Amino acid sequence: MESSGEDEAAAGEPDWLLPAPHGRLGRGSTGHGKVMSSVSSLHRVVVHLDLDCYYAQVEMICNPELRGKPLGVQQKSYVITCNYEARGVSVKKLMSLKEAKKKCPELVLVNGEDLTKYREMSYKVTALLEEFTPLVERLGPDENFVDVTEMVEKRLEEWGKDATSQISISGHIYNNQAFNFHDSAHRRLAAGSHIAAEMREAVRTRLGLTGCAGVASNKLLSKMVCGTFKPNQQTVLLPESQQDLMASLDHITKVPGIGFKTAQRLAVLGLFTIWDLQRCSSAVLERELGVSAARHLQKLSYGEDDSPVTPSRPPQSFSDEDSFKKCSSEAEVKKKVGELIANLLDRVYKDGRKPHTIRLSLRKFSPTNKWLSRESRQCPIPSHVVQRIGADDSSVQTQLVAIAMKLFHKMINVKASFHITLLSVCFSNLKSSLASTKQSIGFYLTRPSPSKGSKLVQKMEDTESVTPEGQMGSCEILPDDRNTRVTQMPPETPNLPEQTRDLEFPSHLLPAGIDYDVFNQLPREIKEEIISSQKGERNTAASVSSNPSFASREERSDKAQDQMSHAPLHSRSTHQNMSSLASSDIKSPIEASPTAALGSVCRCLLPSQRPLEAAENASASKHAMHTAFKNSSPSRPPFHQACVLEPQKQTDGGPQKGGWKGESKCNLPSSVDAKTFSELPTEIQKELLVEWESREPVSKMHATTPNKLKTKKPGGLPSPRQSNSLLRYFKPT
DNA sequence: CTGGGAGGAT
DNA sequence: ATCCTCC
Repeated sequence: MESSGEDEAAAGEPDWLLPAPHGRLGRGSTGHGKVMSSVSSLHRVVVHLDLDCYYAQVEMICNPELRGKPLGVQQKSYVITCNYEARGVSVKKLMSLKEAKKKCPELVLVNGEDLTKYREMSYKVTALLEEFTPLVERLGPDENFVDVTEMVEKRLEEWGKDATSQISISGHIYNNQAFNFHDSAHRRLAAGSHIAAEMREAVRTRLGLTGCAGVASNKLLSKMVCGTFKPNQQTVLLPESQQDLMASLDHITKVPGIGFKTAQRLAVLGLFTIWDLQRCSSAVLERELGVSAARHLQKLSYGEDDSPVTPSRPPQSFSDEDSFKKCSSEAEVKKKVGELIANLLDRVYKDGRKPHTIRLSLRKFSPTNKWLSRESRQCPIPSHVVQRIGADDSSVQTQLVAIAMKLFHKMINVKASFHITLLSVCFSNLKSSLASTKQSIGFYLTRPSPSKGSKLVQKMEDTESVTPEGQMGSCEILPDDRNTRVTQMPPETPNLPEQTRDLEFPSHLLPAGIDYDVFNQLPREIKEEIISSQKGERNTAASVSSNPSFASREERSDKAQDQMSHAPLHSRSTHQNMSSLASSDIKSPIEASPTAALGSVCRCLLPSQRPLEAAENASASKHAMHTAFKNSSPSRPPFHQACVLEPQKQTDGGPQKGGWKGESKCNLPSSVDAKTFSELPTEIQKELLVEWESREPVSKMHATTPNKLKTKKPGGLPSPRQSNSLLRYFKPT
């Protein structure tokens, strides 16, 4: 099963060097048992299914009165998704509650913080698809991949007897490309399209859910083509249009598997578009990202993805969390932790397996860093406690809370005052209680709804919850009013402990005169900043010569702008990080000014987006902005601490200039609009601040500029036209 | 004050 | 054991 990449591996390149790429796409086989489809990766047919506005649909099923009305699903103060009635009046996913109400005063809201219903229905969908073939991989609650290659083979045999000319494609064809039934690849995809249609139909009639499907030759492409026609439609990608699909993306982050962090690192190399990535010399890429990741990314850029559809297993952990404005007493913590654990015990109980590890995570409040830095501690659950889980023993709850509180004390000194904004408990290391069984019997017996298992493994009552019909009724699984919340780490910089991590920045990218060893001791963040600043000045030098695409990179149309706007669960990082530069005035990266690098980075972070959309995303992106300036590294001047931006409550039509206040003095040049600045991605803000600071040698900041990098002397005077503030600390006198 | 979960790296 | 990245 480890051999899936073999037939495609370039000659002479050792396969074992291949990446363990991030994320679920392109991940190598994890080899847990299943023999992959016998058909080699050469001619696969993969279907990606993506349910329409999933949470809203589930709500409408559970409460049919909601049908036909504009409906929003709310979590905290956000509308995380909404039905199409609401979208009709431009309510958007991830819109703030306030804004949504403004757009649509009649918007009906339901609370979507308890995910139980969604989780259960989600597993029913997966189970239904598994009736077609076991090769179903879950990608989030509302998305599944299905490898239908073998089904296609059978289907083609059946078809073979009859007139091949009868074959046609079900649903749309990407690019409206002509179907050629003499082409075997076309025929296979056509068969796949019919299977996809049947799957969607089954999901609709039996579960009442609609969704989109994408049919293509691998996971990457099937996912990417899936959303071309929405809602409740499907699209086939024929091989001849693959490159068009890739080229239609305006930014690399639109490629599933390339997230914010990866994009950031690619930006360092001046890579922003698919085209950039395709054209980048692999040597350069490999030096920056390592061989394996580099090769993987470059494959992705061409739409290649040989990762198998790996059948999903039962969940490997259960977690529950709650976020709040403030929690500062131990008693309060204990109470909240108790609730979380009670909820988890319930879920774990229904699953049948028993957790052997418990983890407590929390988020400390910090004005500048509200969303950052979760901390966590975990420990084994003592076996005598494990055994009692599932027995009707209320002492288990108590004991687990006690353990959790110990973990809590490892992170928080309760003698001092504290302020946390999130608590999370996770049960993991799940093992079947039946010694002989590896996997959870309970799970498989109750496959359609793992959290609705048999109380004792033998009970059969639930096993037919798969059955068609009667499903709608099964929504009496009403929310049990318990809080289930989680917050994801905002896309931001790594934590401090990581700071010595060596990212192998290519030495050739370093400015002359910098001690490479010293450089390597810097936190990655700083390295990236140095490199990207550096890029501004010589981007056009080295990069251009090695990569002609630099100068000619042109704006992409956003013809497929809606293509990848998927469920809220997946658009978060894009929205948070990429949005709202509508009014900013970013210069060309080619410009020979110190801000050139910033220009490039901004381009990277600014997908072609319509102004309206950008504006609508602004509030979401503000989350990301709050995280600015956190993690000032020890080697960093105290500039950041002195410059904390705090957004003000935005009144309607809020103030332009006065919208932001500096908690202390913030050196925004007068030419800079504070609001626009505030809407920039945090990395850019940081870079800009450093930039501006460096141009102000008189600033008091410099007086306190530390010289913590013991190795080198503090460069004398900053060079007059110095674009990268940090650089000067390295320059030899 | 959006919630959850998988998996890799270290 | 803890952090990071992705969806």
